[in-house]
Amino acid sequence: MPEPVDVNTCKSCLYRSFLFSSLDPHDLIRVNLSKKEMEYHQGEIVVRQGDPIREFMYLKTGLLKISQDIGTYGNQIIGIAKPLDFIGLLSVFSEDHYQYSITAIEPSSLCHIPLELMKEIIIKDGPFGLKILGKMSEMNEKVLQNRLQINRRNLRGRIAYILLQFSQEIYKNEKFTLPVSRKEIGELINMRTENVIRILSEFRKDNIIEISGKEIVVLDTQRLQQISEFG
Amino acid sequence: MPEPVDVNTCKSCLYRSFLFSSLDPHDLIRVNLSKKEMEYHQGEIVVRQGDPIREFMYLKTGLLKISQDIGTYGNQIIGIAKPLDFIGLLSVFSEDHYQYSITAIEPSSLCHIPLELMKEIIIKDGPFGLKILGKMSEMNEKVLQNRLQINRRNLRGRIAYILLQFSQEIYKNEKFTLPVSRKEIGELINMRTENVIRILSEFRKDNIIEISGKEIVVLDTQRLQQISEFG
DNA sequence: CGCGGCTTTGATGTTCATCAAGTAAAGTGG
DNA sequence: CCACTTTACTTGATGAACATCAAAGCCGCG
Repeated sequence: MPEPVDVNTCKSCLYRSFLFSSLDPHDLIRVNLSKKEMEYHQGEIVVRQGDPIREFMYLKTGLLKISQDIGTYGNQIIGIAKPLDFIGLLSVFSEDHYQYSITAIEPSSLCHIPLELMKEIIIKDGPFGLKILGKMSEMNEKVLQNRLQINRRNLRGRIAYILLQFSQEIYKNEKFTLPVSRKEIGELINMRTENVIRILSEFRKDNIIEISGKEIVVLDTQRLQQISEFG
Repeated sequence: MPEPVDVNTCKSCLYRSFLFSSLDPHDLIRVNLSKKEMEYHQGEIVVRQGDPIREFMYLKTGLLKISQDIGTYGNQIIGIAKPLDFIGLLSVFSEDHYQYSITAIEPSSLCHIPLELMKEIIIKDGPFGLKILGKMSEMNEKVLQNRLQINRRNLRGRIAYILLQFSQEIYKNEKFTLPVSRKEIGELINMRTENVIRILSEFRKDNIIEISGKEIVVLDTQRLQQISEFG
């Protein structure tokens, strides 16, 4: 079960996010009063595909996976969200039920704000609405480009691409622990688990990476970039 | 060259779009005064990837293709936009240069509104901003889902899928004229031109469709749906 | 009328999914 | 805590799906 937390006022919480910076003090207080901050354990489900959307969410710390059940075809992972990624904006303003499931793949802390309050503030505070518009546009763009990037690569390129993403975008370190299984990597970059494993082993044999279970060390970033680019 | 048109006031123009319906009369007049309506011939480029974004655009009639140059790898067609698709919302609020090229693939009429004016109105008119937010969310969702749908199908499934899209979503008729070349279909659904042709011929031989150049008649919609679903 | 791009079909090879089978790791209940 | 079950991981072999290469006809356009 997710655990409610009650440590931060929005002052400090929102200080870190740059989203609410310009908000009218009165509105900030209202957000502060009605927000709920929750901690999720690794593996815990944050929202389930099909649930009604009642809140705007914002990832403070941790890592999430956004996925979609596609019946017989299994599970499609759309992407991985890190703090400041505004994954809560995905279809919040156009649907009334979640099109995606969201799962914590690392211990995560999320801030929940009633959607009605958000809408109210957007209506009242034009510049804030415009800011949300920008963030949303940005995030959607990023997700779409990510999918396009993945799909135009061959399997080796996809593995290289995703390893670079973990190393450079997410953990900012050549050494990191995979937050997902081999199977999930396959679901994320559209390939079979067996081939994920095969190509990872291949990279290991070629001294491009070191692997030990979920521990990865990128030894040759440049080579990875080359494979990501040219296959 | 695109030709400016000067026939409609926003009263009638915007009546058809449901976007501006709630706008303050004063703002409506301002939009009306500064909007430019332009006609594009088939094949004409509306915006070029890399151009600065200065306008919000809205397709009144016709058909557009949204594409992206990906260097050595050729050209990726992201999608096809029809009236009411709000393709103008793609990355308008997060980027200052177009990430995509937009080309008329049928004679098209577009309404151009200065982006600054749009932003100004969004800031002033909260409910309008919220409406834009909803439309944008909706459109992004649609584009993303479309890409995911395409990429999880095999080649036969992709052709079936895109034929159904033309027939049911775009032309609402079993008989239609392809607005794009075989090559472009390949760029749209991620496959080689040769295979586009091969599978179209296959469908013809199986009496699922009739083909004559760019003229297509869907003879067996149900079969197409089945192939789209199960490959 | 000739050039370049689009269309078409066939042949070939590569890439990848699938099947199979075994080991390791991680939960689960007694 | 240990037997048991399940899930994750790994490697190899095979075949299907798809890209690529090649060659020729077609069409539109300068």
